[in-house]
Amino acid sequence: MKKEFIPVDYDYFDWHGRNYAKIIGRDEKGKRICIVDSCDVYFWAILKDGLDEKKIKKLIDKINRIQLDVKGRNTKVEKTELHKKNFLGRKVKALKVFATNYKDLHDIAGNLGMPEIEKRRGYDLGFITHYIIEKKIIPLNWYEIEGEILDNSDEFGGIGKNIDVDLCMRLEKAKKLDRQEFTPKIMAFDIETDELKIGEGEILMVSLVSEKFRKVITWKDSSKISEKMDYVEYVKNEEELLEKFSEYVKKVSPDFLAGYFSDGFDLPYLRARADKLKIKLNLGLDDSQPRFFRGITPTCRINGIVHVDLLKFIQTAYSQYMQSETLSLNEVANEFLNEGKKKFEFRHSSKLKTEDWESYFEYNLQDSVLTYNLFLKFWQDIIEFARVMQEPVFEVSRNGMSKNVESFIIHNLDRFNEIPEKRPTHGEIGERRYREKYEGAFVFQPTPGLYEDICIFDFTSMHASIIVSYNLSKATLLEKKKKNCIESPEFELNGKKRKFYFSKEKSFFPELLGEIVGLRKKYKKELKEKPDAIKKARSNAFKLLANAYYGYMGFFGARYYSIESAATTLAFVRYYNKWTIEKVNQKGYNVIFGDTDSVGFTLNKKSGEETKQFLKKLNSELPGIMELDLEGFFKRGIWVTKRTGEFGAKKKYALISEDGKIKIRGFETVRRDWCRLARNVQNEVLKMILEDGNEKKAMDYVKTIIKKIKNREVDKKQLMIRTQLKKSISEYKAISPHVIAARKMQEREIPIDPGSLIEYYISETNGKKTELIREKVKLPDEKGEYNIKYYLERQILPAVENIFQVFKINTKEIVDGKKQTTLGEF
DNA sequence: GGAGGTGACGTACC
DNA sequence: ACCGGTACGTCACCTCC
Repeated sequence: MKKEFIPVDYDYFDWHGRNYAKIIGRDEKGKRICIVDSCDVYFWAILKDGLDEKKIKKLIDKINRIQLDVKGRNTKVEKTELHKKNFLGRKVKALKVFATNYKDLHDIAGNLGMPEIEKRRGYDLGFITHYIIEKKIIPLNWYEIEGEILDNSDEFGGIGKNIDVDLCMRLEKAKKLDRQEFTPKIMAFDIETDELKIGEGEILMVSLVSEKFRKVITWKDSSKISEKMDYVEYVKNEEELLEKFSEYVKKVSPDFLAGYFSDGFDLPYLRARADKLKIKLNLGLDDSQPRFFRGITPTCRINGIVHVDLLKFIQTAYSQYMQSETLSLNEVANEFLNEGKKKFEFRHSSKLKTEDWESYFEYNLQDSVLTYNLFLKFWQDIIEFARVMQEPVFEVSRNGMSKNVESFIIHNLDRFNEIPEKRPTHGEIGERRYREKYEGAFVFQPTPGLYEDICIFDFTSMHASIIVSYNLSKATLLEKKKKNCIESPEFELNGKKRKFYFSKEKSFFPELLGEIVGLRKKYKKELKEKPDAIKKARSNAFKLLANAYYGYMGFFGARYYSIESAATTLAFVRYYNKWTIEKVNQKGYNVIFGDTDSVGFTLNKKSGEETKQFLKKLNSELPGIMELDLEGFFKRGIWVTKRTGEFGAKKKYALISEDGKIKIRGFETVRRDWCRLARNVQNEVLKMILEDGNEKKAMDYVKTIIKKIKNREVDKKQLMIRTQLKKSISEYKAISPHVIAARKMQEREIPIDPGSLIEYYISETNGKKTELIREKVKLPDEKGEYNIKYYLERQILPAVENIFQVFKINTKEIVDGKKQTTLGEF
């Protein structure tokens, strides 16, 4: 029987001692299908150089006789084959050692301590990863499949009978098809409770949203509720709420069940309440309950349905490109959907009136609507990640970018006949973490001032293009200088002058990155020519992958960790940044700015066309795939002094492009730990100065603000300072204002933990003479007058002082009411 | 008891 | 444990005189 099949969710089970993959997906008509499949299970034993055939044969015989009794499982080596393989830049002979169960590989490898064997590899990938590598049943790709129907079979413990799918099949043949179109069924959910601690309060309501489905299930009595709210469904009690929840999930039967922070809150809460009330939360297609895995952050898996915690994916894939200052659902939804959460003032449920309940239901529904709509924005990206990394959606949506880079590499090794490197041991991780830091990028020391007609060049994917162009990796690093090899610039590492050498021979690690960079370019071009969601997702996935590759090499948990390669990459980054600065200056421009991969300079009357030609010439001198790009032309830009010292501040500037767009970096305007007022005032000042170079107008504006502050006309909301709590309160050695605010919150039993944003303002003192700012801290709703002196001298002035200093205006004197010092008076 | 340096801390840039 | 080095700025705290 032939079928078309797209795999979505991956799991595995043991049956008669063997491992089987259990993959849930859809067929071409949208019916749910479960396939069961197995694969060869093996690892590699890399042999020492120079063993003769006889010795190898003897060794194979010895290995083939290995029998173990581990954890009650009788296991043995099934067979052993000799192969020629590659391993980290060497050609090696390796034994492929087959076993029955993947879990036994580690133990068998542990018994191969023979002197002929140099290394054992490939037993630590996890069965599903191993299976996907072996059988190439890659997530979210279409296959034509054939096999035996198991619907009424007792085979594999009666899996066909016990799982709620339209068809269950033992896979015999699969052929990859050349299409990827797939529109998943999506459901979003959200719960509301009285207590935030997991399981300690009751679940008051739960909302569920799907394409044509929206529901709020509640057991809280409020019969007078308006009839318009037809999506509210009443049940008897919390028990029934939990049952109804499972029932509706089953009824809609989504491919993806999406929540926001649902790994850490909603699902553990549901499970905890279900346990307490002795209700089975049988969400799985096989009626199983959600399973929890306690890592650094807990994760929750539902059998057959992919539970996606959107917060996690947004965090790894998007946060660095986002404007939002927190990753709260409200802010993220506002940024991507132009729509926020409903307003609702939380009180204990016992104190709510009918109208309150109505808005509570609305609020609860809206959270699921937002989560659902966000998922619609991101699902193309998520499944593209799964296709590119070749790992299931559950994993790629939660993994950090380093883990994703590694998945990509691991799944592409067989094309290079390369044996996978092992994960670092605990000891190795420890060593790597405490190693000395290596020198980072170069940052140009700017001269403060207002500049006109500026151009900025930057390198495209600089780190990645260096790794590719100079063939840097753990596998290509040479122990010593060789003829015709790559030499790094000389640089300092652990206090010693060092230079590293790399082979020019092609190797999987830089080659794969080269492919990523190439594909990224191709998809970006295709996207520009004819935009669509898949191309956009693809282009984005490859961009993120390329950018994370360098970080991966220096990440202590990486299989292909190479501090030498990472440090060399940085040495080249410094070299080419300085190289560009020199070339630009030599050409008659004036470099005013430079950071890592970018250089900014004044045109000095040269034309844009001439500058573009010059860029072309520079590019012809760059090696490999390195490329310098034109970031843009800017009408004006401002650089200021540091607050301490007379030098120009690095990483702090503001630019206005030719079409009037303002770009602000590093200034208080873009820092969330400054009050709104200070940020807005600085932003306005920068705008006025950049738009028409008129600092007088800006000064007048600041004066009106100062007056407002002095007259207490400023809304306190504008003066709140927000700082993140990075660890638990007791761990702080220095008691700063935000720690005091956090303590106050704790006293009021407002839940706070590491990661919480603490909000407070600085108030006037109650007559007594206090010195420390922390003694004037008040929570937003605490009564009090704002501290005029603090907001003038510690917020507004510091934000604008340095800007006016560029025009030789002393702001402090103006605030104090002294006469303005102008340039003319000097 | 005020000046000034330093460490802890948070956040941004790339 | 889930990129990491460079950099700025505030506030508390210490030392020094």
